[in-house]
Amino acid sequence: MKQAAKVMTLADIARLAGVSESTASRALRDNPVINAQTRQKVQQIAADHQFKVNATARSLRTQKSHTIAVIILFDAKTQQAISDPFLLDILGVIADELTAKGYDMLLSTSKTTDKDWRSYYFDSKRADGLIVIGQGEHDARVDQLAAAGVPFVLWGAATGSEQYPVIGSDNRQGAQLAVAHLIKQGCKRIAFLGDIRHTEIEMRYLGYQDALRAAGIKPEPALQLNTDFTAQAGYLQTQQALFSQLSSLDGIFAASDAIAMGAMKALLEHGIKVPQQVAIVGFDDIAMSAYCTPSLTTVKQDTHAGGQLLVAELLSRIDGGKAASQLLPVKLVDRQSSLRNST
Amino acid sequence: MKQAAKVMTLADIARLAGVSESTASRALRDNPVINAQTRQKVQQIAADHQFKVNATARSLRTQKSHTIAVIILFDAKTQQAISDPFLLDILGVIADELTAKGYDMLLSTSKTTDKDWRSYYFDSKRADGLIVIGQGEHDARVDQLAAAGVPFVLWGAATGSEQYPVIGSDNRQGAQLAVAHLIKQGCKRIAFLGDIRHTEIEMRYLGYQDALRAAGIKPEPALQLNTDFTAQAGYLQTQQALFSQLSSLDGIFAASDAIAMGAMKALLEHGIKVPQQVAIVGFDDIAMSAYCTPSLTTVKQDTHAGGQLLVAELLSRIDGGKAASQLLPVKLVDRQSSLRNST
DNA sequence: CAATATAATGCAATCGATTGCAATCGGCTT
DNA sequence: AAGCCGATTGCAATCGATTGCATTATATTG
Repeated sequence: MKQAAKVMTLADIARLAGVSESTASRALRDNPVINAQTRQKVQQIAADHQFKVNATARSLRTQKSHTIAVIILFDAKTQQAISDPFLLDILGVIADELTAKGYDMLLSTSKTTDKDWRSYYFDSKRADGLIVIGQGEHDARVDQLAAAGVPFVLWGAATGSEQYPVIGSDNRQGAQLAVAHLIKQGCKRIAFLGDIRHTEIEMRYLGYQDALRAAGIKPEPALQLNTDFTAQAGYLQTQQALFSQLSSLDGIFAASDAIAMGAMKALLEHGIKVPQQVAIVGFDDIAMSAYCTPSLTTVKQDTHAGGQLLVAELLSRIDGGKAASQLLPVKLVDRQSSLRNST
Repeated sequence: MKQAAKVMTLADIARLAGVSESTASRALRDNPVINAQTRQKVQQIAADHQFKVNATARSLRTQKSHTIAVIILFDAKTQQAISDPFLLDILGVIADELTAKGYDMLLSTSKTTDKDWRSYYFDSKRADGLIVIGQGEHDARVDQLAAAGVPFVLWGAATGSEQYPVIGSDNRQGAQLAVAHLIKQGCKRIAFLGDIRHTEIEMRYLGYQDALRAAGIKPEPALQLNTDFTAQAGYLQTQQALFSQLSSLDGIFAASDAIAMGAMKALLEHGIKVPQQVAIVGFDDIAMSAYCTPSLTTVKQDTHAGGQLLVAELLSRIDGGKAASQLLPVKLVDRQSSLRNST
């Protein structure tokens, strides 16, 4: 068991190798101007002593932190810790991508971040760029970032008027697919469970309306029920709906799988058969959706492509390029919660 | 819309305030040796210009990064991105706690981390300390950290012989409660679904055996089925068990809620009634557990207390104190998946 | 009034690595 | 033999903030 040796500095390595600090530095960075033998020797010595460049000193000198801050936005209301499994999915992908590209990831939740993002993360040189997840209700801080010229990308929904790159699923198309599917299953009165103050959810609501209209059904505003992103919210909202005049529902389109599961629970508890009496479709395709009973039909978001794209666009932006907004295709995953005609 | 002004440095602020850099620095840190008026003035000017101390320079000089690295361990096998909702819970708590204490959080997944943790995070001064989540199969890198004297705490299961602080739920007690509950519901042949190569799961297995023995039932090794942490694994494992000689099962204790939900799905698909024919208990109490059908009886881990404790112990350790291992109490949450006597 | 204590501020070194420019050295050209 | 070239290497400044020690100005005391 080695004794915890004092952490070495570049100067130590240089001394041991009998060269100057500058030569040592260049050797370690594989600068071809340094003689191959010298390079080898320095690298060998560094490896032997488990030397690692002091990241702080390097950052100070090079003015690059090689770190990306990832900020997860919440509802101001639901001030709870990160909760939606979908977030975890995409976060994991981002983490892997960043690592692969040699970046570290600074994670922060917006609860956290009353701070001014630009000055805290960017001006202070804590991060070279930001990834903001979940537009939430439209956030002024995002506009501020854009105005200040901070390199960042957003996961969410593009309205088209943004001055910054937005990457996200084609929410409208996904919702349209989902609701068209419900209609094909024979649903006539379909509720929409989700909070349309979130831009992404608003897009899903538009897709919901698209599908209804395409089928000649007039959307009823009373069927849109603001619901937070949790199973609990879906459960409570549905329970309430059942007690109200909305009891004639025969379909539910939920803005997330968690909401859908909550809704399903409420229905089943009331003895309502899913999908026979009420068919349900969710959104996200989280891992659990295939394993609840009945299993949940949902719109699958491609988190893998999303995470990769977020990272790729941000890094290209940081390298001076231009980052573009992108809309990712989604697809409907049929499962039991919506399939009536088991032909 | 302000033009993106050049980021200011302390020198700029000092010049504007008509004082030296040292005075400016001390004023901003509220050093009482500086005249109150001068302090005010400097702080005002800094605020006016949205000045933020360069974190890199400060870290270099003070030799403190005010950053904690959080490392999430995986199975070597299931090399997939973070997946268990339970992780997200505790991660959220840690994030909030760290922020509250003025620390930033560097997140990394172990897939990522083929790197040597000590040199990468600690020697390089990227972080002042580490939180490692999930002992997984016992990891040599953890011992290495301890030997090197790096400040860190681990979320997992303590065996008692560790040379480092471990914080985690009382897994053995939790499992014992769960299985005793199943026995009280009349179960005689109870399967254990979980991979006992993970120390935490091993403890749960011990608790499972404790409960059986206490009831005079001899544990059958054939009823312990290694299962990864996913719903899919639980589903497949259960399906397989049903085709085998294990079809006489009347209870399942799963090492996580995700596994339990997968198992439940498999049972229901085969027309087996839960809880009447087979009762199920999970572990974790993730948000979804209350909303699946039937809702899942489970052992609730106190993620809030856990996250707080992890952070508190680590920071005290960093400040030169001693961090102690702690076992957190758990409790059984009765739901439908195990309750037979609906008295 | 001289001497000393007290309060406030500034000077300059320092943290550890990077990099533009200068210096050195052997070899080669004419 | 003088001059020039290319290949290596080293010197010293720099990134931006912090801090021990010295310095200055002001107040207090005998």
